[in-house]
Amino acid sequence: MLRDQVLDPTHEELIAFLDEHLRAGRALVQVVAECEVLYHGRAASVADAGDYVVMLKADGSLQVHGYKGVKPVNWQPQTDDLRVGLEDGQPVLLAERRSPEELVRIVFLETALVQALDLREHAGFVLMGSEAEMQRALARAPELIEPGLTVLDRELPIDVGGIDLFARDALGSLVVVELKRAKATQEAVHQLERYVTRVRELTGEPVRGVLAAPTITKPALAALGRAELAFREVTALPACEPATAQPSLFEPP
Amino acid sequence: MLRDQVLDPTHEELIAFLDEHLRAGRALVQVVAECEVLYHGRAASVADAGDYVVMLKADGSLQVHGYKGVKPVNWQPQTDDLRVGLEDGQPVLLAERRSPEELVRIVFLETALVQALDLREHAGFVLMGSEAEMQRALARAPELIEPGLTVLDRELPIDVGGIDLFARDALGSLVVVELKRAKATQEAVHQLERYVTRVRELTGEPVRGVLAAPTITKPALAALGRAELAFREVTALPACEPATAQPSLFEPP
DNA sequence: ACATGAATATTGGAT
DNA sequence: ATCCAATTTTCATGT
Repeated sequence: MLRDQVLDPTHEELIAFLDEHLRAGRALVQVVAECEVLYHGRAASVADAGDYVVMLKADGSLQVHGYKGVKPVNWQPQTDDLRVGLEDGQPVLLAERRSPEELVRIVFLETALVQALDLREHAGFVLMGSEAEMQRALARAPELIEPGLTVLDRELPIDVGGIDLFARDALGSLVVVELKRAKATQEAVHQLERYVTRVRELTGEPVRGVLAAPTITKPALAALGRAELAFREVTALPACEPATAQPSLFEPP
Repeated sequence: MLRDQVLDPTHEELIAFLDEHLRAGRALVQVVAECEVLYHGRAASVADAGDYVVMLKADGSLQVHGYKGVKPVNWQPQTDDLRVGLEDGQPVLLAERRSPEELVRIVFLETALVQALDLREHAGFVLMGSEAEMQRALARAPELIEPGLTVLDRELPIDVGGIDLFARDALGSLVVVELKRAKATQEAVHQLERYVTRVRELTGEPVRGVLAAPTITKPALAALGRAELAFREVTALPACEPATAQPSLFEPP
């Protein structure tokens, strides 16, 4: 998996290494170095000299990680052009992207480590508890929202946006359901309000609005009341014990 | 900067390494290995055996990177508890977080590399072109939005959200300005609509709404017209040549 | 290519 | 702790 590595490379070694393994493609290249990072594109930023981990993946994505946080200090989701060169005797990496026009420029002041890794592509990733899954589940079992509900449509696009679930209740009234997989905020309430108002205008029928989410913020609940809309508690993930509940097999050293 | 590294560690060596360098704190630890990753918390996910780079930062954040993309396959912004142990003879890392209750579980099947890095904290990061900066600039020079405009408030919180810029125009009418640092979408139009409607209710005065952004999508412009709101072109970053315009110093090898 | 909206969003700021 | 809104959001998806 480790294809190649150089510790404390000289400027020339670093450039040669990057040149070889970036050109080859296929490899994930990491540089651990003191460097300066400059970004210019959708915004602009400058990072003074500091220690960073630069990660270049085979798909052309680039990220510069500092000592904290999940989010990189600088990044580029895609690069169309990667160049390595010398500037004032310092190795410089230019990562360019067209559309949008963006540039990340990294000057390596002192490099501790450069390595090329072979990460085979992997498959088999499953995510549970997305809003999409929640929507499917509720479309199949609308009684979880309220008894007697009949789902007419999912992801129904109208001019002011898309309605998550469009339904008719036991008494024949139209119902607009807005789903949130996490805590619902005021924004969700306003979204629902907009749909309900528009559907009333379009159909001339009485329309009820339901916000379905696991929880709701206090201000959002207040706004919901004012707008005469309803909240319904619905969880994205069925409650169950997390994987930690298998202590028998786990032995700390 | 490279504190310690072991290539092709045995299970025992890996556990000992993690135990030492995670306990010590301060270090950024990376494991390159074939592993299985399991997540359970706000959602749930399973990643089958595959090659990944696991990054554990000193602040307790964890991320698992695959062969592509800026976004990790699995992550945890914060961990309150990190444990390493053996399960069925396999090294396992448990990263737990309270509030929200979350768990990432990584089983290392075959480890190619484990390393501990010393990344000194860095200062000196400057970002230009944020919405906050745009707001400051426009508050100082409101004529960039329209002549005769007087800014009354910035980030004015009303019950349905925060108004970016609240102003009065040359004729004495109230103006609500919604700013976007990038292309404005329908969502921004709805936001503005919400504020304008609410301010009209609260004041009883006529209120104009202006969406200020560098560009706007076609559907958003249409929605803006229907709602009788205005668009004003304003750029977040002053136009200038990107750093690439210094070819004289750059010599590709 | 453009537009839309979700996300285990993350992160920072205000209350 | 809670809530809200920006983000170089990224990313998948539909048109």
